[in-house]
Amino acid sequence: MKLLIVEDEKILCDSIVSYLKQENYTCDSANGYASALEKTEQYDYDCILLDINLQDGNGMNLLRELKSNNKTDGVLIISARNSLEDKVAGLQLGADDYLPKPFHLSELGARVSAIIRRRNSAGNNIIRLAELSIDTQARSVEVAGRLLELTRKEYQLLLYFAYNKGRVVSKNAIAEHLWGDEMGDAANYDFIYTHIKNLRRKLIEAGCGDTIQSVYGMGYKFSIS
Amino acid sequence: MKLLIVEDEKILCDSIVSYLKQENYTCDSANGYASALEKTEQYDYDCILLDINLQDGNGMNLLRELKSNNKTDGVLIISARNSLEDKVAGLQLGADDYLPKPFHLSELGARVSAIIRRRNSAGNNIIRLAELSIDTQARSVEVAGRLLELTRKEYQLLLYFAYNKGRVVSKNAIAEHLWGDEMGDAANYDFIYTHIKNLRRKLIEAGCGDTIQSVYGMGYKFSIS
DNA sequence: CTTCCACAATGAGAAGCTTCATTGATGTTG
DNA sequence: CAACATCAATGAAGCTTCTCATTGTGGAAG
Repeated sequence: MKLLIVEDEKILCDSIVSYLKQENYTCDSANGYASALEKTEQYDYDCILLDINLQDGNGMNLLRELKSNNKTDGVLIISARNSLEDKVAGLQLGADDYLPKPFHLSELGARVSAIIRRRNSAGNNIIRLAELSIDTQARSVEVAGRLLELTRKEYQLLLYFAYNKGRVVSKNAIAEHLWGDEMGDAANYDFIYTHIKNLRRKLIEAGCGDTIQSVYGMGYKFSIS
Repeated sequence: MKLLIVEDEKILCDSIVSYLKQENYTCDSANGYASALEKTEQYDYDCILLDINLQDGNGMNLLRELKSNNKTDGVLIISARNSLEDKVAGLQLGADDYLPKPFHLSELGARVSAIIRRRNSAGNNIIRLAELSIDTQARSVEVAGRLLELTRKEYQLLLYFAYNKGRVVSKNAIAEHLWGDEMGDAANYDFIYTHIKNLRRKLIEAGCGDTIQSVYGMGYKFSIS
């Protein structure tokens, strides 16, 4: 999942990017009209987070540009609470949602995932990766047609890896995704090592081979052929 | 937390109400302008869910009425995707958020709780109920100044009870709140009995007395003096 | 009042999750 | 290339959560 964050307040931009990276998205950022336009011409994004009140005043133009070019990217407008007209105009131009400042990062994440979900509502609930198939309705996993029994955490972990196939995910990203805010503040997620170990063992026993690679200092990468 | 659902499609209205009740809200519903107006004059709501496209065409009038009367209720507009103008006008009239149809009930729930959170952002994180006090930051619980050690599930359960003090909550509502969609579909939540038992024991040992009452066929009610 | 049934409570034990101490691996510094 | 620091893997142990079988309880029906 690839996102573009268009926001000229650098501090805010960085904190959004770092949060969304944790949440497993791939993020590009742009600090104004010109660089944003360039990015959108170069890549397709699953969702663009657009601060409508850019310094250069061109946030709205960017949105107009995007929509008139038949871009399929989703758009989430971020707007200061007092700029009602811009917000409204943005929706009329075809943005998918808006989020008033100030907001919690977790809320931002929820909106982004809602936009993406709504756009992919062709909703397939079986994920197939080579001989591995995950039925997200039945919460069951099969390897080459044979049922693989996983505990809840193992299942969640595998699902997260599946969504992020081929991408390196950090230990923290995994932890935030599997435990959310259930844990106290003493966030020591070393027990992930144990879950990784167990999942690896089961996958290897099932004949998947070495699918979870460690990336020293970075996290883990799941890949399967 | 008290909500008003204004929606004239009976089936949709019922499913929203039943979902939100599960989510621990107290819900009133109204199927048109007149009954909604009456309700809002009678009660204060934490959030009003308003379908702007009512049969009688008065959804917008209702919103205007509310806002001009200095009502402090939050408003979430529910609108069909194609009625852009109404949606936009609604926001201009001071609604807090909108949600396009069709939507997932879980998303509706998220928006409602976001509105309520934003409005209560005076955010107090210590809940005091008689000699019991719950620090939601530190995730710690004290009874008459003495620390009470609870496991994660016990803590979550107590917190849920605390939010719903004096109200009967069903076993299913508890389950949905503590486990969300983590569980498979085979939703047999009998193990809640065990958690109830353990929490009861700890509360009694700590000197809180008999705070969790069973309500036969309904669920449980938490009360503390 | 007795019988019956569904709901609730309980204890014991299994399964799962987290902690801990130890060992091993990887990259960095001098 | 040693020595070191950091990160990762592992097995075992302890705690938490869940399951299961059994018992108890409240309400409805006869």
